[in-house]
Amino acid sequence: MRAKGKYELVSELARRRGFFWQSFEIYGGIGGFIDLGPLGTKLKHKLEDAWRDFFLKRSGIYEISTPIINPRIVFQASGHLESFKDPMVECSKCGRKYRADHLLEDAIGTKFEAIGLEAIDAEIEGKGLACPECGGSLSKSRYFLTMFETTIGPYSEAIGYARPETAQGIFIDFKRLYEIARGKLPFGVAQIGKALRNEISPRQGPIRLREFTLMEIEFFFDPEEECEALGEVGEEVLRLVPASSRERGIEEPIERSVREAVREGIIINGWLGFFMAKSKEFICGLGIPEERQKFHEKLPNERAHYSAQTFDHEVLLEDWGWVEIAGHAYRTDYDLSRHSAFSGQELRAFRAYERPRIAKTLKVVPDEAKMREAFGERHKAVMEALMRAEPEEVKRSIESRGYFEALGEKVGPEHVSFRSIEVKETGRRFIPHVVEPSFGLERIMYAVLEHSYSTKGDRVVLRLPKKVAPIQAVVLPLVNSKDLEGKAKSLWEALLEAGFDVEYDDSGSIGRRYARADEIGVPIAITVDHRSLADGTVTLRERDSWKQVRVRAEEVPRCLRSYLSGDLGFEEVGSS
RNA sequence: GCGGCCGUAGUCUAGCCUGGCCUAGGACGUUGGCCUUCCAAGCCAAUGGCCCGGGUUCGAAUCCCGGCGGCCGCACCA
Repeated sequence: MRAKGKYELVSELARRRGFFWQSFEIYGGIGGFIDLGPLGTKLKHKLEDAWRDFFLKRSGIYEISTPIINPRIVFQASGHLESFKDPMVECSKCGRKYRADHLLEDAIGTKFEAIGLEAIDAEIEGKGLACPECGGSLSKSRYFLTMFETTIGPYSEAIGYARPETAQGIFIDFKRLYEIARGKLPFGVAQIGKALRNEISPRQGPIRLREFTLMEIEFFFDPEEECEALGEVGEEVLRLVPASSRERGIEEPIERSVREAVREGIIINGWLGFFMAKSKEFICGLGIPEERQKFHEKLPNERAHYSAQTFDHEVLLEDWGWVEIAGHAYRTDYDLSRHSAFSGQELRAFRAYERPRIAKTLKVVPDEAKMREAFGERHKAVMEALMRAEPEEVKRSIESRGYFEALGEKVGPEHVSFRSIEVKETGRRFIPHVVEPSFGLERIMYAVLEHSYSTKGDRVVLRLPKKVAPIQAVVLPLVNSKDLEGKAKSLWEALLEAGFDVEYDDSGSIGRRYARADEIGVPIAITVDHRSLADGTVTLRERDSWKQVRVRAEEVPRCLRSYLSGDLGFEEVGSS
């Protein structure tokens, strides 16, 4: 018989025991969507909590929650409407679909900058391009938009889109969030939530979904300031595949400490390096070894429109090779600048100088009477526009062209004078830069399941890290008798009361129950036997070693807590 | 979206090529019962299936067409 792939084994287990399965099964299923079952949902929550615990708790990064549906303007500003679409053409003969820009690139041999559908069509016609497969004629190009589109409100014309990333919600709220952070920089804002992308052909179960969960941090900082956090993680060694290597055809990772990588300019920003190191540590903590992780830099033409540098944090999966589980992008001030321009809102931070500085600056002094004379009723508006402009620019314009244009009116030298004044500057205003670590939850979940999947003889043991195991312990009476049942059930109640995720199982033989528990990754099984009735002790059995220790029943919550938190090893639990 | 392979209980699978012996067989699981003092033991019983739709035929799990879904390759993954 054909050997089964790891994905097949894992997803078989996932279906059978309720981690995840394909959505809409009774209607034949739809690609790109999965349902999480009871265990999958629990696992998801624990992964989210592990992530919060790791990234947010000690670093003052706080979490918000914003809508999935956003109005059109948001994605105009963010640039997604521009770049989240691809021009497609279809062959009228064989029906094959192609990326129009790719066809053109192949034909002319250089990068083709998309400049609109008409231009593309003209180019295709001009070059006499036909279907590369069958030679049939090509349709007019049209855009395929990877965002889901909808309307907001009934009978509404207002177009809305489902967000393809959670980040925009954070950028939009920047002003308020910066206030709430009491004007401190750097600071980070996190969001965990669904994002949607209308993938052309999703595959690989939980790896490529149309609806998936992102855990993202937008970390705002002053680009002129040294990254002070590198010290903490600076010596962490990363496996990197820099773009400079890739351009020379080298895909082998090099090893550099974060500090070195930043110094050598392989990672162009300290905070980016900081989060990459943290990211590695986080994924290691989920049981995925270092040597199965690497950071793969995107080439400039592969990068998203907003990014100055992107590293994909990849893990090695059995069936699919290296898969991105997190992306680390240096988004610079792109998003805030764009939202500032589109909304007309000031989205800048203020950094006070140590001592106020006296700066000479130019002031525009309008002559109101002359302006009224020249512009009549509009003079007030023209004046306001004039005052909003950069004084230097106004002066330059008037000197070189003889006028400055404000609201379509020509403001000449007769309308204004300039005065050099001294102002006290207490600080500078600037648009913060952003680095964004962005984690794909479902992918991480799958990677964790795959790495946890092990067998012992013909039994499956899911060696899930203790902190994310959906069920932390199971209470078992050794055999089904009234005495044992009573004792076991009261222990179960006590553990539930103490806040553990614990189950009770009295079905089948003891071996079968252990097997059931192993298969869903329950770290500890607690067995109540005849001796429990005599001396009040119970057996703790460790999933990974199958070793057993005896502890007093009333000590179980304490022991369990120490063991699960990693404070005590299993053997120590028994002797404590 | 194209090409190749594929779709049978909760899971895995036999049957399909060569239509009827299929009232679709098995294993595991699950549930109930008996038994059972530590790793899927045993016995009894129950549970449940041919992806969807159309066609060919006296008769379709089996042949044909379409759809949906899966895997692999191409493309795509901003």
